[in-house]
Amino acid sequence: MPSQTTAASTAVTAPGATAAPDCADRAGVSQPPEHADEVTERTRAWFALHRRDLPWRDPHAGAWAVMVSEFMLQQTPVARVLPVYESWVARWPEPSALAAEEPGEAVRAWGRLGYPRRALRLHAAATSIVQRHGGQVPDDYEALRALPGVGEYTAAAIASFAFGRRAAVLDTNVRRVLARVFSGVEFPADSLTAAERALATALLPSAQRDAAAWAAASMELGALLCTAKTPDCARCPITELCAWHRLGRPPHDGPPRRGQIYAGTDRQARGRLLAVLRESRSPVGKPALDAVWHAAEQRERALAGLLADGLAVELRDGTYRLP
DNA sequence: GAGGCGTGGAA
DNA sequence: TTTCCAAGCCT
Repeated sequence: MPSQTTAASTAVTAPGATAAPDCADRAGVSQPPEHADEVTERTRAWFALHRRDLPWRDPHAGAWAVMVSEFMLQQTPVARVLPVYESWVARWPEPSALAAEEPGEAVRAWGRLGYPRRALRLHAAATSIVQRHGGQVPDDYEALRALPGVGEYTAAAIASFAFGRRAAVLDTNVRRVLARVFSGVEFPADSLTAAERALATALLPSAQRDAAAWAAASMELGALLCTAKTPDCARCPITELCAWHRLGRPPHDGPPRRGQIYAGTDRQARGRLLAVLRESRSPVGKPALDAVWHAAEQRERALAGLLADGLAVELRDGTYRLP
């Protein structure tokens, strides 16, 4: 997102608003903004009619399946996640099955989803679940948050989607929706602010069931209609309640976000090297790695990075393989 | 808190 | 073709 320091800070937050439980005593309790109930109710009604039938939303999918999907969906589009998700949960239907494998198997099964450290973290999380939670995905936010690879968003998402808990689920979609509806700006700030947490908490319906439905619905609204580039306001259930729409959809006015380059970067080099390891069942020699990236200095830096991250290991004979 | 970390589809 | 980016996390 482009930087926008005032994005959600202008949100309707009552005196001493906030949300995060850990600072509630300092900031007080926020009141929901005008039309909060209408926003959440209309969005939930729309969701009931238009929700995508994704496999991890199957009531029988289970918490582990939800957790796997959330890891895979971090920065990766649904369409690319689907096939990998299916084979993953079929092969490892519960945390203990994955934990019993070498971490390299997780990296291999991750395929080309990108950010392969997520595969390593999911494996580590499964191991932790076996060791500390009896093999069952924990059902409370704090325990989830303590797992490797589970940050604020993912912990709230699992708590809400898998266990129906009342949690403020603030992903990039929800943040964009809230920025537009309540702050009248096109995009939220670069990073999650206290004001956004306060707003999201104030919006949370009091009934657990409604809160969980709102979490899923607001994400879906951002993913399907209130998109970053071409929002479909004509089909949006809350256009009349949307500050950004009312203002004529003013474009983001902050400094433009620097587009991330990829070609020629260390990231691409790492990707090339790891692909060689992933696709080989046996350890590979240095020449095989040298062959896929010409620039020697960068190649060595990338390899060192993979080793440091635990995505690759060097054997005594100087060959390399997945961990 | 800014920056690093993959990938491939869509506009 | 180039640009932009898609349900973040960690240091």
